[in-house]
Amino acid sequence: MTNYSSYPRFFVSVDCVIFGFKDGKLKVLIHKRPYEPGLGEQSLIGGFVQRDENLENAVFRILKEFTGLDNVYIRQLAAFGEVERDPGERVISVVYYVLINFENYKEELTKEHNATWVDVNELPKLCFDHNEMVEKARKELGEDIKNTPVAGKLLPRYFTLTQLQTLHESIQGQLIDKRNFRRSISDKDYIQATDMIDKVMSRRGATLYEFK
Amino acid sequence: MTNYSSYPRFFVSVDCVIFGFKDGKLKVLIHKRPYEPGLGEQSLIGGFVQRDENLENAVFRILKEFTGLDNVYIRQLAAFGEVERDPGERVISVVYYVLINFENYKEELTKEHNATWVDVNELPKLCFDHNEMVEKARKELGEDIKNTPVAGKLLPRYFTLTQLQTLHESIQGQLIDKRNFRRSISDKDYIQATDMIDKVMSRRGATLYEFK
DNA sequence: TCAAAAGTGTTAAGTTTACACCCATGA
DNA sequence: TCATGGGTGTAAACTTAACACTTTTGA
Repeated sequence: MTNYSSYPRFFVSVDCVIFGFKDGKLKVLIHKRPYEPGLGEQSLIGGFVQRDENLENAVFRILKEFTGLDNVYIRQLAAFGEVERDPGERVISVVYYVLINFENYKEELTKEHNATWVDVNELPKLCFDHNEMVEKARKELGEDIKNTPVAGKLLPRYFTLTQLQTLHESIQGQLIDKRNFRRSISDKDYIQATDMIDKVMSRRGATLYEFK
Repeated sequence: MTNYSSYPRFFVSVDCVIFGFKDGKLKVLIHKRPYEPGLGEQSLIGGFVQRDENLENAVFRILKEFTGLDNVYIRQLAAFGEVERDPGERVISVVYYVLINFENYKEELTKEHNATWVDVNELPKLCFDHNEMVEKARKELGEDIKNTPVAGKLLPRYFTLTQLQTLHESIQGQLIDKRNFRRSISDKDYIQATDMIDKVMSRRGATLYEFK
């Protein structure tokens, strides 16, 4: 018979580093913690894992609640388990980064929760170890965007190469040469030109691209 | 006041993918599970996290018990949290990979625990999701060995370039050109030649190297 | 003397970096 | 007509990949 009962049990939470890209800036969604400990401090979006709910489903449930979105791109980063990381009780947190597309998330919901988007370069002090989580997520995203099509998760369906370049620049924290960038993009078979032209960002008009 | 008490608590375990390098092969330490569920099935080395013990300390405690070693190189891989991953009870497992050096671990202890080293390419079916854990660990190790000095954790203090190359080959699963490999090593400032010569592996003798 | 492992350079291909000007358009 | 963002090519530096023979020594 199974007998794990002599071992302790722990609260397990998931914390989400929710990234969005708006006005040429990489942003993170944070809110004021609505309960003790850390009441009123800035915090990542998170919540406790429920019985019969796996870690990813906990993330999806929370995202649905805060953004109205299903089918969000998430990726596990790490588990944080320091004994005193939450000063209230022992909580082990599994951290995910989340990429959302500003086109279709529900702004009402973030407002209801008093959540706000802050520039990842101007993050305030967050509660507990949350700043460390963001730092780790940003690093990981910096790797992923070079090697995988994750940029598509942060952009509208159709976008210009300038938008895409700005996104790369804001994640990597450095400027990129325009011609080199465009060459590197033309190598990627998961990004392709459409026959549409954007006339919003420039008088001349820019080719719109999409992720396959 | 803190009030998390309406949330469920979970057993949390750590599972260790313990790598060792012996006879030119990358090996993983496994044992037969000594309790239900999965009694008698092959399993990674793991255990439950205790109250007031952080995740890494749980790993170190278990490693001490199974190998007699302190100060082992460990690295967190991921948390596994599927609801039914352990058929007995809900257990959330945080997985670490561990690199140990065959020179100075305590073989008696592994014997006492009926643990054995198996070639990573000839792994039997392991219980639960443990095969998946090993696969992930091996991939991660494959990246890390290219970019960081982790190879030093698997080798004796002094080693020949042939040994180091064999280690790289067995982790990457492919043969490497000897001259290219040696050039790539001479770029790394954390690997340096000593003035010692190994006469065991060859008649001619090979320069011994060490990690700084 | 020979088997077995150690050691050693060069060339070609591919990748990455640096760099500056013309184009199309709407206001 | 001019301000704004869109679009384009080339050369040098660097990195990676492919490739084969000589050396040393103990048995």
